[in-house]
Amino acid sequence: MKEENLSVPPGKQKIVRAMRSLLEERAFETITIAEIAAEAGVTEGLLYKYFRDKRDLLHHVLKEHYEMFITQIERDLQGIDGALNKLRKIIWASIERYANHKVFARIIILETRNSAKYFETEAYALVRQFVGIVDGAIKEGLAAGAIRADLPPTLIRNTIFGAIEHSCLRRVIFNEAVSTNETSRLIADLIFNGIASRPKQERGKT
Amino acid sequence: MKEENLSVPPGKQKIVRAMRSLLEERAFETITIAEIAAEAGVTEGLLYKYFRDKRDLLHHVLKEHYEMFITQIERDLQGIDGALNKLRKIIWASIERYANHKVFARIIILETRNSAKYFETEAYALVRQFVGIVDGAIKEGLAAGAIRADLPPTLIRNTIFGAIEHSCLRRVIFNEAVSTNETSRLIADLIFNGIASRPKQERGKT
DNA sequence: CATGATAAATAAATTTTACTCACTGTATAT
DNA sequence: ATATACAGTGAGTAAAATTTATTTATCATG
Repeated sequence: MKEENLSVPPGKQKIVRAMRSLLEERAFETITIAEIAAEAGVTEGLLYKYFRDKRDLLHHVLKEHYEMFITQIERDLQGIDGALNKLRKIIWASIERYANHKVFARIIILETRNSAKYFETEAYALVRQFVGIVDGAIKEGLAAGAIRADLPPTLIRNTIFGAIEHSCLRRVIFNEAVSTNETSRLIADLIFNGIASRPKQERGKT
Repeated sequence: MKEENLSVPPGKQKIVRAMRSLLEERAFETITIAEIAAEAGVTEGLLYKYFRDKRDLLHHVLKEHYEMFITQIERDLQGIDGALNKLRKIIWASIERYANHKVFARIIILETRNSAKYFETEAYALVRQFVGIVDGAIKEGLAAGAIRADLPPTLIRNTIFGAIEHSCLRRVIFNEAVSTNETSRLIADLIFNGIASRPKQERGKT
């Protein structure tokens, strides 16, 4: 099923799998090197053969997740027409990832941004790439007149990401379920149309 | 200036002040007990007289900040009429806090939610209280018809907080400035009216 | 105003954790 | 055969967090 097998030593794979497995249940901070090694069935020293430190391993796990995420989302956006429809799909795909991959959600939402090193990792470079895709959709919407021109694109992006992440917070922390379809539909609706009441005929579908 | 002086031992005060000061510059994880003690001019052991552990100290710092924040916001909301106007003020006051109190912003946005213990602290109880205030304003808006009734209040709240926190992320991480007035105006505008273009006469001020 | 009780603070010991390093086995290519 | 490169080990170290025993200061009361 996985293709990353080639030339990746079994010990390294076991370590990464162990880390993923432990992050499923607990916070990064509470996971010790000794535990990771034990779970992987490997000695502690080996971890430092493949990773600079514990955080580097965390970043590696995130990177692997993010590669799959980006691959998926690029495919997801194929054939979708219209900036708002693209944004809708981006929202849906993001929530779908968080809903079905707790470890991914935990790392992104809770465990990375408090470390300065994160911003120099390959994982963060992938995040920037994704941000570029989103910003592209927003700019397209501005150019086409589908999006109001009096709001900064960065603010729009922040609101989208903020809404998504906050909506998945309890999923990560308290293991609550998230309905991908319903949540993404509602977030798109809110961000596209706002929360203020207005005459019904004015709240269009685009 | 401060009134919390009474019966609070000087050592404890010094420890809390030291922690606040260190959090101004660096991430929680990188701050050691030895540093805190040195900065406070106190021995390491004393910290454990007043706090269960390093995180407990962090939660205490947050609690003190949050008490001030809640006091302030309750005052800020006095005399404001209309749910959307209240929400606007809540957005403004939140950003104002983050913009002017980096330590507060750092703790809330980056350093708490990754620890299970946080959700049993007094600080978190205060957060719940604040959430109650916000939810009250949203419900008021629903009852009065100022807010669309087809969006879950929790989603509205998540979007507001998400937008605020993401807009302050770079302020915390990269020390960038945040314009309170402009940012809060834009966030309120986006959330109240949405990002989709629509005929101008329909985008009301309420 | 001495004194016992209580709280504040210390100093050093202990434990836990992350991380290092010198080494062993093994497979492969020369 | 043997050198080389790589996967993996395991014992060790240093630094960090936390505990404990002890001393110092505070202060109300007989």
